[in-house]
Amino acid sequence: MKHWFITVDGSLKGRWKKAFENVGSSGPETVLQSAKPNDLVWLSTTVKNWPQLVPLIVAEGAVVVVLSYAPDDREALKALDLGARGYVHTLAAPEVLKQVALVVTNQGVWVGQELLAKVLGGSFKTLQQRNQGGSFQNSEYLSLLTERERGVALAVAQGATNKEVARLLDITERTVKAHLSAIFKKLAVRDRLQLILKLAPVAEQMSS
Amino acid sequence: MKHWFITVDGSLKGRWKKAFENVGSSGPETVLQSAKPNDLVWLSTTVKNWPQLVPLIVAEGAVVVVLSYAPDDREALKALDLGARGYVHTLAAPEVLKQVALVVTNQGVWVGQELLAKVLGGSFKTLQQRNQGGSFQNSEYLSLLTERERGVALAVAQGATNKEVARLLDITERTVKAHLSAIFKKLAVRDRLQLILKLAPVAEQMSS
DNA sequence: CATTTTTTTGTCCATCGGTACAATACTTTT
DNA sequence: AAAAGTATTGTACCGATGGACAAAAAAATG
Repeated sequence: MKHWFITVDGSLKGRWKKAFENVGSSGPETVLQSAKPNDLVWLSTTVKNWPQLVPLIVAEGAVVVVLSYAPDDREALKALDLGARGYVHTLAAPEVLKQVALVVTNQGVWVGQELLAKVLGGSFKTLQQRNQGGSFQNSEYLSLLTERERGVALAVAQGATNKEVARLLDITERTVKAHLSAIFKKLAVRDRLQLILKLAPVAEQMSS
Repeated sequence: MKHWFITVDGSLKGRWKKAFENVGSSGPETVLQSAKPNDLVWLSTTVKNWPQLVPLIVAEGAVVVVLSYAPDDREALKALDLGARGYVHTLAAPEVLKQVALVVTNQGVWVGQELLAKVLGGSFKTLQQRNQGGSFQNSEYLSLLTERERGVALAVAQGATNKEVARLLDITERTVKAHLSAIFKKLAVRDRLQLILKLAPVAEQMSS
């Protein structure tokens, strides 16, 4: 596994050499071509088009951690949403960087503790309120379905594939299709896309 | 370091033995007495009083990961809020379990990327709405796209098929696919289903 | 116990969706 | 003028999707 380092300020490379062995610093183009799956790419927000770069690098199979001199909630969210697995201060200590690398290369997600604490402290209530708020407009649709069908419908409304639903409910893919056919008929929709749109508000509340 | 495993369904123990060496399955009381600092306790939500157990186990110095058959935002936040360091599907593959263990025992938090992004987005939206007008969150996604891509994305967000989009924009189906591939890459989604979910609020605004 | 509903699974097949290779023409930027 | 980005279309391939026939076991209802 190799570390890549994209920034406009080469002076930072020294910090990374202290923390890691295989450090390859260079421009975005080089990294995009050279980065292999499971490599770790550290991308600075001082690079102007970093939002475009993240999905591209992720598409190569590499893991992306976004670096910022001025950590910001909005920016962190954006980074994670685009596929980054971490968001950390550019000048974080080498020990921290090692920790981040360990976590993100193992499918984990790294965000600052302040952000996490803020989220845990603040959003729990708002999520709950949301869930109680509007979950009745669509219950009329869901009430048309059987217990099992409801489970399938909600899973599909999250964007899950038949295979994923099958794994989740521990049934065969064929059975998922059977339930789906029944659901389509009952709710008078032609496919899973229309189903999502019909249940969209519900899906937004649940999500997983 | 030892793994502890609390559930009401003993049939799952086999899964854990595949993933880990030192597995100690048993009742809550035994674990509470036997668990040592830095041990890892896997706690299933099928245990009726799991919310009460989490703080108690954490107080012993052990790391807690909560297992759920039906992952859910509220439940995940509740678990983390009570002191759990991870929240994962009960039937996750052994490799995943190993990674979860690695992350949480290294001061990391495991919640899954999509969930985290969604949670952050949820709390963030409410914070932002005070300062700014409405949902610029999605126009921000759309601003990453070109003019033509935006048109395709919005059409697909209505649930249109490729053929329908082609008719609508008077281009071939092949071209629609080309634009879609670009869209998927830029917005870091795997297919049109996830795209719909990402642009759902926008679609809602348009149809209303 | 008989009937109905629900849940489950099977094979076959046509269509859709998405990617992997392309290539060409037009526009914008440098 | 050269380079880069955008829009367009082509063929081929493969996995996902949904319907058309099924059938059978389990659960609920009478």
